[in-house]
Amino acid sequence: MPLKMLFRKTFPARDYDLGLTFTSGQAFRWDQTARGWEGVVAGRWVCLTQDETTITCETASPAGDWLWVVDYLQLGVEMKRITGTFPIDGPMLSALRSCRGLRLLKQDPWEVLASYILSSTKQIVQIRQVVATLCRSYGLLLPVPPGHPPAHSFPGPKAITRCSEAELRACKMGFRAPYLKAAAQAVDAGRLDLGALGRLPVKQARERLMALPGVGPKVANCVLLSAYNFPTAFPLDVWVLRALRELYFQGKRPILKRLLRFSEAHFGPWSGYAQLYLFHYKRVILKNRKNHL
DNA sequence: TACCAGGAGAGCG
DNA sequence: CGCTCTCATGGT
Repeated sequence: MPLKMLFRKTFPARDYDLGLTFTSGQAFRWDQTARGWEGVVAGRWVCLTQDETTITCETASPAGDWLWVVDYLQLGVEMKRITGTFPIDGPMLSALRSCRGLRLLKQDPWEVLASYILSSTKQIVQIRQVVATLCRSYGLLLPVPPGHPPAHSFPGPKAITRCSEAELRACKMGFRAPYLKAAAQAVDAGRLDLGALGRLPVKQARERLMALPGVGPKVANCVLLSAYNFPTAFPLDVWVLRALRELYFQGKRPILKRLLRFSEAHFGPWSGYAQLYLFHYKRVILKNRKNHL
């Protein structure tokens, strides 16, 4: 029996809270276990642990230059260069205090597009369930440590195009099944080049995404922010909507267009990153102050 | 049991 | 445009 090995590397990392980052609604496949935070990055099973000044990454297959995890976690980003551009107002300062170490990941475009198509009208727990079922059903088995339960890759566009709508619905994605399949077909056929999107101006990239059925402004902005880190992509979901109304508009209900204009002007060149802080702040810290839509 | 969560799109004036 | 309804599912 061949000896299975683990591959491990430690990186310097400050101002980084893995748990906060993985539970902030931007990624759906991370699990906290006795071993650490387990997930799949760039087609590998990984386990991440951290202390005050470092993050350690462990995999079950040769890891090459490890740039794939450096890029995913955006370890080269200095937080002060981002947060220093945020407006200095009460709500923003509170959000920064409550969400210290919250980071924006840079994730695989297809996984992000597919996951957010599946996210509409679902809560984070349910999105996680659907994505997990989809990966278990149509993803590839990945190398894991001895005795570890199986881990699966996120199924690529090609794999999804081979599924019937009924098979996709069996993963509990409901009316989103045809949307996912159409997106998979567009990517697989080359009608949508996800690799090229990141090099377009944000407005054009958004238009390309919104041409897909099931992709509106919110999902498109999520993809632009999570997969390409477009700094001004600002996903306006219900939580951010509530946060903006409560914290900046005295509970009033300005129309969406006005809110979007306000956000871009007020939160600055990294408004998308600011959105991440507002989202988490409202959803986790202020969740009980309910101000209806 | 009825209702809620929470985006996109279709239909309507 | 701007409003309202529907879509599928799991949880209270």
